[in-house]
Amino acid sequence: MDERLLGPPPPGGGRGGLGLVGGEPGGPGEPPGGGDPGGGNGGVPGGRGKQDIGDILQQIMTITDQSLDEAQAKKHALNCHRMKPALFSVLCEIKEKTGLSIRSSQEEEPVDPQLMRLDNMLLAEGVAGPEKGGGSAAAAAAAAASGGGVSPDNSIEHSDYRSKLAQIRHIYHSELEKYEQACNEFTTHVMNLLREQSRTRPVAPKEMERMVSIIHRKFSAIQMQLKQSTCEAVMILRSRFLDARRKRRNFSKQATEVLNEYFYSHLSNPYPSEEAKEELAKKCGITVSQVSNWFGNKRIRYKKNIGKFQEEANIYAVKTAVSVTQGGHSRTSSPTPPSSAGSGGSFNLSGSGDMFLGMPGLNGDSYSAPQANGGWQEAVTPSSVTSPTEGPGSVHSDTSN
DNA sequence: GTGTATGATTGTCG
DNA sequence: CGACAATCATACAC
Repeated sequence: MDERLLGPPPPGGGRGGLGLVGGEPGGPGEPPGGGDPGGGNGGVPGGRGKQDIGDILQQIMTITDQSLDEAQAKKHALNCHRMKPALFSVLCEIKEKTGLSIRSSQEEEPVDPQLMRLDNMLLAEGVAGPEKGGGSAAAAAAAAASGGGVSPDNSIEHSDYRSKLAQIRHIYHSELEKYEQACNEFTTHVMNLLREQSRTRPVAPKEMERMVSIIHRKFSAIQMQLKQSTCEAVMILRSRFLDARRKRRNFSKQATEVLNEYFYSHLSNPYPSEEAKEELAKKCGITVSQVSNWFGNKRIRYKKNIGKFQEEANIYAVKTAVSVTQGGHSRTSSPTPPSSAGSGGSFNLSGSGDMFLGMPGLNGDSYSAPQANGGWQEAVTPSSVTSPTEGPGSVHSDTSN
């Protein structure tokens, strides 16, 4: 028991002192065999001792109601009181009895899974942990995850994102530091308090440890709140800055041009192969999945309203014709195209033409959607679109780029 | 402010 | 897994 106690051991030895009161007849809560067996008639006459203890207890009970100076004086008086060792022993005794319950109520502090999740997320987002370019890695990862953004213009958004993230990071760290400092200060304060109190009452080291761990737990609960709100902030930031759906940008005119050229020149089978998609993606400065999206949207919207796209189809058909013509072939049809974007000229893809209606096996140009293909041809009969003929040239010719 | 265009997402199907 | 169809959410033109 004694090793649990801190502070000055009662002069004269714990047990010796205890004997003074332990022998009090009818003393409630006396531990079986705890007191000095022969202490019943100790040196102090029963009545006098009783009153002394009563006085001391009374003083202790009222000490919190008094002013600081008054209390200080009382405390000093108590410390010097001749009965103090005895009182201390009694307290030790009581403490030992209640110690068990204290011991059982503490311990085991499993790592909170939620806290771990928060920590991991903050780490992944580049908010916690070592600075890695203000979380640019996270931004890039997020951008990649959202399937978007090779386009040059979102680098601006990313820098904006990064600066906002850095802001969050900064706030997070400064708050964290504040909490830690407050925690340390508070812990020190409580420890001092306990040390001070250990002069008048038994305070076990374990008890102090327990107090410290309680304080830490409380503060870590606060920290968890901070982490949680930081996570929320990051999520909001992310959804605002990196959700491609929110920040939709139309493709550049040239990119649309390229895609349309391919689409209309393969109108009978507008299903670019994987290689073709990559090629188109490269040409347009977009991702392959964006190319897929574009073709998906285009096919559906074309099929839904062919009439509306007729003009566009003609334009691109002519464009393709022109580009083929430049290659040496001559072909006349429909009104002259705006030709504003002669870009097609340098673009091999455009030369492929749409001639493999019904003979898919012949060229390398994919037949990637067998299920949709039949439906596509039945539903879509490009009436006025004049395919500029020629060559199963197709996409693959350009893969060297 | 409104209507349309358009890129992206979601759910379903084969 | 790719295509389709419906839908969402934003960009853009008026």
